[in-house]
Amino acid sequence: MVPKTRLELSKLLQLSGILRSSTPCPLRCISRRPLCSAAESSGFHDTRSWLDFDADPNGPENADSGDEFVIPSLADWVQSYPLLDHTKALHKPKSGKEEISDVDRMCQILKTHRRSLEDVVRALNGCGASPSKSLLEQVLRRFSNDWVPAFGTFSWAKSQTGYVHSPEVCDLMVDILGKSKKFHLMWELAEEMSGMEGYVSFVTMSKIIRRLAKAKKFEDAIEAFKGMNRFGVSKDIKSLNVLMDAMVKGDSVESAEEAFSAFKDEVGLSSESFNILIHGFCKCRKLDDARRVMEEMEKHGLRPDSVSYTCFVDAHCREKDFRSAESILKEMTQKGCPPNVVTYTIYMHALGKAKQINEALGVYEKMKSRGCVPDTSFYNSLIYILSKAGRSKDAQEIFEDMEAEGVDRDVLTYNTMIAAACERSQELVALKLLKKMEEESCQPDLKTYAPLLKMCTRKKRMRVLHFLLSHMLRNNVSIDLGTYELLVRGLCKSGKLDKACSFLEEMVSKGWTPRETICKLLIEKLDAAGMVKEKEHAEKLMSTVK
DNA sequence: CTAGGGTTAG
Repeated sequence: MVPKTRLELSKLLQLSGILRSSTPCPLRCISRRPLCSAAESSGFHDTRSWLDFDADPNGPENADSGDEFVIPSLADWVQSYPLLDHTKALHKPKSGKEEISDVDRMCQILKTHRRSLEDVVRALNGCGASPSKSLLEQVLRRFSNDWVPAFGTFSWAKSQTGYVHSPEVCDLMVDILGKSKKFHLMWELAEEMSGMEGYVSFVTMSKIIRRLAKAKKFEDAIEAFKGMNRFGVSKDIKSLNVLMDAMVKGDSVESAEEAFSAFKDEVGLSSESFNILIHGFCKCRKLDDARRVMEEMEKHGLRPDSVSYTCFVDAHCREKDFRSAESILKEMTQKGCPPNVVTYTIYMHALGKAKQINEALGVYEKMKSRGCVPDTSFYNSLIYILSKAGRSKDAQEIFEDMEAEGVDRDVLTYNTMIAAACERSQELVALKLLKKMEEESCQPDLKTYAPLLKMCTRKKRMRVLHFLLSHMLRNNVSIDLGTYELLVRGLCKSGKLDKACSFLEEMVSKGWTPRETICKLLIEKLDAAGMVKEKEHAEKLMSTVK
């Protein structure tokens, strides 16, 4: 009996018995009482965690060496799962009446016809699918790290009668081309869009500017800004701030300041622009420049605000200079712009990272006593530092509390919890969180899966690994270079050399170039294992991409 | 994604 496509994860967990754990540990509600004294209270170092799974005497630690699951029913279930050989097509047409969606069918085609744009278009022309906005959005998201199939699909759809791309799909395509540094194609598309009323928007231009700045093409980013009017988008203070912010994020606050000087008379002044520069200078530890900008800000009659000061708090925290950070906090209160939730998050997170967990929790108490309300990001930080401090039980309680406090959990909340569970090799805890994400319609991203995949390679859970890869595909999360490297490295270390080889093959076929260290590792391992043929094959493969 | 915060590797 093969489970239906949508419910795999919940089935997996049901069968594993994890959902039957109906007697949770009594929760000490962390947010309703002081935490500083909590460190010594009982239960923290109890390795039996909050799920029955870890209390299982046949826990994962005992099954470290094999490819088997701890819980038989789980193993049975995964065995019955239509396993995906990642080197083959995703959904092989099965006998019977299984419906295969257009998206899946197209992705299957795209996996084998990816050599050139013409190849993609030709293959899609023969597949009989008809394009729609949601189809395009899904395919583009799945191949957002893979511009040939993405752009090929985009071009194919454009040529189909009765279909016209929406502005949103065009923006998505612009962004993918920019991410892949295909700037020539990106501009061509932008030109094409400008011929259609309402297609090039502020969003489009922002994406273009951000991608150029990220690739350190600052001159081109400025040209894009200058040319905005031609595309029918107004060149105003908001867009100048986008340009400056993009440059700061591309590690050139100097370019941002130049742009500011060049265009400020044209678009006017705002405290946002000054704060972007203060932020930029603080990030690269040029505090004197940051102070200079702050003075200029005041000269122009704009008062530094919480954002301005928070940049300085962040700078001191990065240096682990907590006394200076503290004195900025005091100054903020004196100047009438008291620290807010962002300021506290930065300060608490830095203390926690510096292993000063009690001081960090003190910040939490202080913030609450001042009536500042924690938000999602704040709780995410708190969960992160508690986990890093080995207080997973407290982290779990905060996670639970968020709901009660009416604060939404986001993808980072889950990513943090999942990463922590994976670090402790709590496989089912991690999978349960993934399922909860699904239930709450929280869309996973690459960073959700990375720790899970890494854990699978470490624990040699090949079936779970394949399960996760298909889960990623279904959630339109496309594998990037880093993830492939993680897989190859992890599998090498666990001696799963054949699998490591096939992932190498796959990444090369997708146009990624594995780093030298990864190649060396794999070759060495193959050599040591006496896998001569495979070694030669891998060497040949690598020589083709260098 | 539209000023400041949170995920990080062997």
